[in-house]
Amino acid sequence: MGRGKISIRRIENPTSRQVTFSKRSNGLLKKAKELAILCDAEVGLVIFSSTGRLHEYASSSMVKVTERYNKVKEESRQLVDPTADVKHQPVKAEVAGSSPVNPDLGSDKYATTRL
Amino acid sequence: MGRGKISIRRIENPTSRQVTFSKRSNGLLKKAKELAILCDAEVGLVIFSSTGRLHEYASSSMVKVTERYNKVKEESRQLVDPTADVKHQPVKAEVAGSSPVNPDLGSDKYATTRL
DNA sequence: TTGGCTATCTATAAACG
DNA sequence: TCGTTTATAGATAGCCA
Repeated sequence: MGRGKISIRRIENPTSRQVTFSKRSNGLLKKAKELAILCDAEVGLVIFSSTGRLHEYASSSMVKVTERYNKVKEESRQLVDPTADVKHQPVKAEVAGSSPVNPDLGSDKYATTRL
Repeated sequence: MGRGKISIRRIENPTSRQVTFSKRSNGLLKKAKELAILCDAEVGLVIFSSTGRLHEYASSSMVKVTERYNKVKEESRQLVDPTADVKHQPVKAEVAGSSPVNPDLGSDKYATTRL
């Protein structure tokens, strides 16, 4: 999205990398907020720049997101073969009561195969 | 970015919300990966859909990101007035050795005022 | 640097099949 | 009820003040 196309590989020039980080970091934070609002999702985003600076966003709070994350991970581990490790695939996460508000959630309308 | 402009507010129609979630969620994950690669940043992203599904991305691992996050948060709490609570502002985070590789990091080239 | 300013490239809202 | 296909809105790479 700019004057020229770029390939996704580490930007070697430190100055350019810093500038790009600043721009994209803000863009990512903005998109995270939009997703949370538009889709009523709980989102947690943590970014450390290569210089060590921290940027963050959490629709609720980072602590809540982390706790919910850990809870879901724990549960999913019990559902699959204990010897198999959980990877990047989206996993089921119907943690009753852990999300503040969830209108029209009971109906399982768009249920695809869970797990 | 579509046929029509939309305002950032909760999408009431469950089906539309689900569709938008799917698209934007993927977009956000992709952007998170790009930022991590392009800018050599450490990124952690957790998304729970309104139906409770978990999507995630971590450039290193979610555990590492969380640990680093907590460490930085702890440190920043000691630097500011203990009675003041840390909010959303980016904070300093020069945690030596917590990131696997960080070439040309020692030089404090783009250091703006830290904290 | 440190931010703005477009020209372009992407993401995606609606429309289709 | 979907996955695909466009037409646009939005993000941003390269510049320049």
